[in-house]
This record gives sequence, structure tokens and C-alpha cells, in this order.
Amino acid sequence: MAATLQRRLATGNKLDHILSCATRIFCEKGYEGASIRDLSRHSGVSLAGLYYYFDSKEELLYLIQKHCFTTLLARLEEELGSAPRDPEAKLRLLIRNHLGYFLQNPEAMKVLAHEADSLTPPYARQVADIKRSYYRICRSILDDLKRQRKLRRLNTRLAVMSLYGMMNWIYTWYKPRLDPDADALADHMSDLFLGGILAGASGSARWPRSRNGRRRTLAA
Amino acid sequence: MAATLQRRLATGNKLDHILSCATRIFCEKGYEGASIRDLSRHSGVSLAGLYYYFDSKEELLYLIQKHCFTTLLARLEEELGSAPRDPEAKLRLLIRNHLGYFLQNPEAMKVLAHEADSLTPPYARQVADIKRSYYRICRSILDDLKRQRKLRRLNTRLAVMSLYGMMNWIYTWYKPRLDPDADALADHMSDLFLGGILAGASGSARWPRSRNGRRRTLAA
DNA sequence: GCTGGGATAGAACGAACGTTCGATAGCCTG
DNA sequence: CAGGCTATCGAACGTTCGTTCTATCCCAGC
Repeated sequence: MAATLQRRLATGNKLDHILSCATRIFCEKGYEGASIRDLSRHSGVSLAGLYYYFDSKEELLYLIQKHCFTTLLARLEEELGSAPRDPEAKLRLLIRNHLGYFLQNPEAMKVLAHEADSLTPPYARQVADIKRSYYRICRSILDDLKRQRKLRRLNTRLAVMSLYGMMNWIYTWYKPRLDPDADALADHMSDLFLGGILAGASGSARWPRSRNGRRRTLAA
Repeated sequence: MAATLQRRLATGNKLDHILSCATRIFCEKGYEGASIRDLSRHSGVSLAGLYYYFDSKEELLYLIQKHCFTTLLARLEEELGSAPRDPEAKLRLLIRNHLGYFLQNPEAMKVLAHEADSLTPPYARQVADIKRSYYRICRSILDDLKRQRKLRRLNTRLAVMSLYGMMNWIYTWYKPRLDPDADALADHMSDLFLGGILAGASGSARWPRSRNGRRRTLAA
């Protein structure tokens, strides 16, 4: 893998082209369902020629995922670092950043969300590291919010995962012509999520209790 | 396919066994990544012998998805029909039903959520029909809620999809030992979702407005 | 006791897969 | 102009894939 590094620096353009074709194909047919021959056809590079730019199909998926998650994380850190904000503003910013990037790169978004488990240990670990950094940022914002608003019963892990679900599931249903744009969607999900989180603060029974009479969910 | 119907009625047990093995294998390796030879090994049925019970690998996935979605829908309709309830109670019931079934059948849940696009038209259409029924129920509950609570600015399509995201994403993170059980999770998500939906009712700026000063999201 | 069909499996088919080999251009450097 | 390096490709390798052919076994019904 080290031998190909120099090549890549000199030939970044073509590798970029291959990666963007691969993203489209992985998006359409899935990682397992896509073949290197598909990629050869759509990219215009011969089957053998492709292997000058990467070592294996799996490395291809790794390069796509690593690049996207790195970009997503870098943008978030840049925006978060630009000004000191309160937790709610930070969370809104995270959601806006997340959806903005996803809806700008819908094919990559699907490859990130849908092929999250397709990499094997050597590659998977490196991607997992980036994702963990992202998760930590999101969770620490929610921990701050919990402290600030005294949301004693908030399970921040569940909250983060619920938020992830809302955001990452988008790739299964979003229609650009039908649905609002990224900023509007970010507002929608921010309002929904924050409204839900903060509504639990008082601990009062605003709604009828659930069937078993308990309200265990927001408790850690 | 008609010819095999009679066989199946007489030999339902073994087909069930094959389907449950297939569910496990599709869950672990994905539909494309799983091979009929894997299924042969794990089910104890010879490669050729399997084809006595189904016509193709794709029909196998279809049978799994159809059975699960049909069961999920039937249970929901049964519960919803048992007593007249207000929209909020209905929604809580739907969430409880959805998560209850999913966490009872985690492998099937992943196959439903992750292989939603793996079927081709002849099979895909039939599964899509069931899913559409399910969607309509969910959406009409939300429409009722919107009417009842006068949530003028609620986009019910976005709300349904956000709820789906929260619920269906679970398969990527849920750890039975670490996370709350199905009922508690259902309470959590019901509170989060309903809190978020209802918080937007007043139209007051409970939180600082987003960067662009608009609050377009909850508007249809 | 024979027969017919449900149930099963060994062996094979053709196709597609990821990957590699060996060769060949083009180009910069000495 | 010789030599080496980058970039590229046609052809092939060995494997695995979904599926099918054919033969067998078992048992109920005549």
C-alpha cells in the first residue's frame, strides 16, 4: 500500500474520478452487488488499469468512507471552533452541517450510511475512529445541554442515536423535488429533536402515561 | 411458483427452518454477500435440496420481508382496532408495536431495514404495497393529531419519516445488555417525538431562531 | 409387492467475480 | 539514444456464484 502512495499524489485527478464513479455505483447497487467490471465500464478505465490506482475493491470503499467522514468532521470542527456558542446553538449547527453535507452528496451519503458494516478490521478500524470522534462531539454537546437545562432524566446516548436515526435515514426517502432543502430540513429536525428533549425537562405528566404507567425512557 | 404452493403447505416446518436460517445469514452478510451455499451449510439442507422449497434466492428475501411486514401490520391493525383511542394514544401504540416487534426479531429487523431496496420489481411491488399500508396508517394518525391539536405548521410527511428514522436506525446501534428494553425505548421515542411535534404548536419562539432567521421546517 | 410421487442430494453448468500477469506505449533523464 | 519509470491494457487465472440435471430414497395407496 505504501508503494501506491506516491502514485496517488501525482495522479490525484484520475483517482478522484474513479472514486466518484465508484461512489455512484456503490450507491446504486450496493458494495457487494457492484463489480469492478461495472466500475471499469462507467469510468472508462480498463479492468486491469483500475488496479494501478487502488489495491482492492475494499480499499476503494475505505477511501470513499474515510474521505467523506473526514470532510464531514473537519467542517464541523471548523464551524464549532469559529465562535463560542451555547449547547443548543452548537447542536443546531451540527444538524445543519450534517444534513448540508449529506444532501450535497447524496450518493456518498448512502454509501456511508448503508455500507457502514461492509469493511473488515484493517480498514474498518480507521473509519470507526473518525466516527467515534464525531459521536463524541455530538454526545458532549448533549451532555452540556443536559447540564445547562438540568435535564436529569435525559439518556444522552439514546438521544444521540435517535438524532442519528432521524438524520441518517434520510437517504431512504428524500426526494429533492418534493422535500424541503437542507437548511429547512435541518430546522425541522432541530426543532423536533430539541422540542422533544426539552419537553421532558419538567418531569410533569404532560401526556397520558404509557400503558404500563411508567415513564422510564428518558431516565439514564 | 404455483406448483410449489401445495408443497409448501404440506412442508411448512422445513421452509420455516430455512427461512429462519436465511434471515440470520442475510442479517450477518447482507443479501448480496450471502450465498446459497452458506444457507446450505447452516441449514443442513443440500444445495440442490434447497431449491425444492423456493425458486430463487430473491424469492427467499421476498418471503422473509413479506412475512415480517405482514405480521407487523397485522399486529398493528389488531391493536388499533381493539379500542377507539385518541391520536396520541394511537401513535404511542404504533411506536410500541413497531419497536416491540423489531427488538423481538432483531435479525429480521435488519433484513427489513437494510435490504429494503434489494428486491426487483415483481417482488418489490408486493412488499411495497404492504409498506404503503403501514405508512398510510402512521400518516393518518399524524394527520388526526395535527387536526386535533391545530398544529398548522406540521409537515406530516417529514414527521413520519423522522419517526421512521428514529425507529429503524435502531438496528445499527442497539445493544440488549446496554440499552433499555423495547417498552422503555418506545416510551423514550414517543416522548421525544411527541414532545417535538407538540412543542411547535404555539408558534412562539421558544428557542433562538436559526441562523437565517426563519422557521420554515414545520411548515408544510 | 408394486408403483408413483414427495423429498433429497451429488455433480455439474455457464457465468461472473476479484485479481494478476505480461506486454506495450509514452515520456523524462542521463 | 539508451534506460527506466509511469500509465495503461488484453488476456487470463482460479474461485465462487445461482441454478439445474439426474438419480436416488422413502413411504402411502393400490
